[in-house]
Amino acid sequence: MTQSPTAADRKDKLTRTERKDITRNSLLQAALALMGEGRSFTSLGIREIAREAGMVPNAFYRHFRNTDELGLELVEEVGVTLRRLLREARQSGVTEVDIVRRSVKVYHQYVVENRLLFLFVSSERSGGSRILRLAIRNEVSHFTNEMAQDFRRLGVYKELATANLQMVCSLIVTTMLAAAPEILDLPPDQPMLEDEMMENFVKQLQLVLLGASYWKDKPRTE
Amino acid sequence: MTQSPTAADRKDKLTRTERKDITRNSLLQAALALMGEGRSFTSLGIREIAREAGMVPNAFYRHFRNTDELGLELVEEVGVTLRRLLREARQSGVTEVDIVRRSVKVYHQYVVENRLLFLFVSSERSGGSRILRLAIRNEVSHFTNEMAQDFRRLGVYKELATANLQMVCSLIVTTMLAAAPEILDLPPDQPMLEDEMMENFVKQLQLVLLGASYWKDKPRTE
DNA sequence: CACTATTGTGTACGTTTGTACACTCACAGT
DNA sequence: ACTGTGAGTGTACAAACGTACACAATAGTG
Repeated sequence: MTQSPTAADRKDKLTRTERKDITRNSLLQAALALMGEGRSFTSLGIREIAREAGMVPNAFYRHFRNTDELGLELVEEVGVTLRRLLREARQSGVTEVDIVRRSVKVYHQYVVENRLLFLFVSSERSGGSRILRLAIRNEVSHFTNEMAQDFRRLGVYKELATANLQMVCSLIVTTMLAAAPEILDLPPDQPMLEDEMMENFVKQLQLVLLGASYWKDKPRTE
Repeated sequence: MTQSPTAADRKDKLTRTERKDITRNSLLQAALALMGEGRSFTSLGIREIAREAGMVPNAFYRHFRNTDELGLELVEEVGVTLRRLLREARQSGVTEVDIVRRSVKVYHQYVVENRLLFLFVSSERSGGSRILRLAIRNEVSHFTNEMAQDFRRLGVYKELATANLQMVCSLIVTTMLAAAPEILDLPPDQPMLEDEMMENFVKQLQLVLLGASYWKDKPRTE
């Protein structure tokens, strides 16, 4: 079947699909790089991206039908990665404060290490293309659900009705997403400002959780 | 000096600056209208806006140097109005729950009545133009400060250190801003969904305030 | 080994864009 | 009443855009 040409056999000779993946990735990276220079994704053109990737405009079509399709791939990547990372962070936490600190750390690290990716998501979340907006909202919703599910699994906030647990998680996610642009816009050589900002971020999350722990579902309206 | 031609004298004959203001406004409205059709502000062109406003491309330059300058005017308008409205809402509240309900109502009303304006702000807050992004962030910060100031004036959360009060207000503003896109994307003929969403929104704010009321500043680190 | 499918190139065309320049015309201050 | 200023028009042009089409090179398949 497809097992025949092992990587050892054809050392530097790359297989066709590998080559395709490389150029495909270079297109994705090119788009991100352009956004890093202050451009908005919506304003990027096929020619521009292809040029940045060092290829002729038409080559773009071999990989994506249009720029939106490229954007969807970026959204998917960040969604999958981030969900995995934060689920892991929630796997083995002891106290809830512990989980918050760990999650914040992982999140912060991911954001700074993939700043261009996150810049893209932050920008397109309320940005130009309707398709991308919906895709991101979907990803966020998915993320929120997993968080609520983990809270249930960990047995915290047992007394909260499911709808209200969802409400709390949605607030947490909102807070996380709002923190991202502040993280990204920080001058990179100011560790004190960064610490201060992160401390603020942690405090906000703890405040939400504190509120959640005191929240009493009113059975009156149900 | 300039007092001579009263409005009574020249009934329908508009003065020069009035006419200018009208066309200027038609440009602003044209830009908003285009965004209402799904376009992103960054992708709008001078020609496009002028065409939508029913004028020749070059006339644009009589009012704005470029599209960013037009955007700044929109940002200013929404900032000024929204600050005024919510300060008023906080003027005569009795309990804090009262203030929250009143503020949410005023906010919601403003958002739906100026949907295009708010769509613009939501979209450009993390969007393309750096200049607009900074302007909006500035406006948000101004807004947050006024809220903290009002909380102090009302005498609620006295025990909170100023920095933490700021942190709480920032969280509230974040939550409000995050609610806007959900308000705007709602199908306009679903009053039940709208009520549900608004209730959720109010709950989130109350959760934050609940957390704030239980928050204990730790004197250890200060 | 010959054939085919697919990746990437080159050229080309019709649109749209930002902006420059020279105009017209009406209002405003002298 | 005269004149200058400024809002809006018309024309023009170089640049960039999306995309169509034909072609070149080469990896995978029979």
